[in-house]
Amino acid sequence: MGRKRQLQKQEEIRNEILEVARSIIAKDGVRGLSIRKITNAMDYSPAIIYHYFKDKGEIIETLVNEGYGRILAAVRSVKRNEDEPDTELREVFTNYIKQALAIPEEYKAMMLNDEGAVLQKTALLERGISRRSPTMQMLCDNIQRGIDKGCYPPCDPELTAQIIWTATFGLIIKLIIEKDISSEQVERLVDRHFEILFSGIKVRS
Amino acid sequence: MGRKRQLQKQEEIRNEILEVARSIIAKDGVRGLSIRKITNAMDYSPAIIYHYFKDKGEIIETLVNEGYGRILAAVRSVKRNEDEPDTELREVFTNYIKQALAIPEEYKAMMLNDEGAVLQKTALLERGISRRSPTMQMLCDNIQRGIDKGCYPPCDPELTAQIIWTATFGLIIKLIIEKDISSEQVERLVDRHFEILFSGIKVRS
DNA sequence: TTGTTAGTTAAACAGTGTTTAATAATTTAA
DNA sequence: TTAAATTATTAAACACTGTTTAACTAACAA
Repeated sequence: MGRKRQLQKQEEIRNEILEVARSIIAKDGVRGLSIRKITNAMDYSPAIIYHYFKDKGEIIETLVNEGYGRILAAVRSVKRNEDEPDTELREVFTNYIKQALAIPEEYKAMMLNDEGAVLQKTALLERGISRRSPTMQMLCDNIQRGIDKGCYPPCDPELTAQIIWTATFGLIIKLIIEKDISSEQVERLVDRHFEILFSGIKVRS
Repeated sequence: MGRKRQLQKQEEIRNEILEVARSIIAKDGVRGLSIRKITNAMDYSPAIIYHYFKDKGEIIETLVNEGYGRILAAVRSVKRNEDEPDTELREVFTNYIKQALAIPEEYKAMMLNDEGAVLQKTALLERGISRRSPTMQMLCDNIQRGIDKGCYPPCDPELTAQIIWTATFGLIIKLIIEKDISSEQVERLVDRHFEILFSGIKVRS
């Protein structure tokens, strides 16, 4: 077996670990993930993990970053709407919610430090503490365009973006935690959520 | 030692356990709470816990219920304002935020099932699954009064209450998790939060 | 004093993440 | 092909977790 084959095999096992971890998280949540659950499912010894990952946290971190990527891709897939930045903004958040609800356990881990407060901090530090996240940057740009186009009255775009974001975040977490909500009720909640928020930012105070 | 003294002594130890647990949670969060941490601080053996509580979950549940009580008291302390139900509503949420930020770790545990998804469900089941919580009942009544007084256009009070609540919940969790925010920034966020939400629900669509 | 009860604990069990040292497998070098 | 070196894998242990069992001690009542 040559060098390349070897590295490929390594990658395969690493990916298998991640795949098994993903399925466990989907079933039992991030809290339900354990090294031994992973290795039992793979017919390996627990110690094998530490050949492919620094520790359990690195596995979770990898999946969390995957989640960030998915959500970023979802919001970036919204095509620019020069004439109606407010419509665009709503589409961005609609996609955001949709994607978050598609990976509920990962989303919780991403946002709530579900396994230790380390993750988010290190992630932030790596990107430079107080720099805006790509998603937040998008939102701010969009809101600024909305102001320029006269969709909203003048305001601090970052402050407004943060409020819409935290509000939407709250709704999503509620929808995830309260599992037994009908899809009709979800739609009602999301609609009213946007109705209130978008009316709110359009009011001239 | 008489019977009453004996029961009193029992209560004292129970309360000491809770007190120690509270201080550990304040420092290390609900996740950082462990039976052995409690009993070491009290110079007892770990097994003692199970004479005063069914299990660790019951300790957390007790503190979580305490948190519910505090928050309910805080929102109930707002005096009824017949003429301006919207001002009253804002005061209710202001108090809610203030109290939640006073017990951040407990609030997280209350809302996010920080230690197993059991807590919230059993708590809900005990009160009858789909009955409104006391706080939610307050909000709905208030909003209905606001509609009657002409503060807001007609709407589903429960739906609107849920949206304001989830939005505020999202803001609070963000404020708790991102520990290093100045109090000025907190104030700015809370102000803009209410500005958007209250403008939003007053808009006639 | 005896018997009963309540309070308390040592020890163990099953589970967690992780490390160490030894072993098995495989690739490289001679 | 054989020997050396590297890599992959694991068994076993450590230090934690929550919890249970059986034993023990202390205090009370008869």
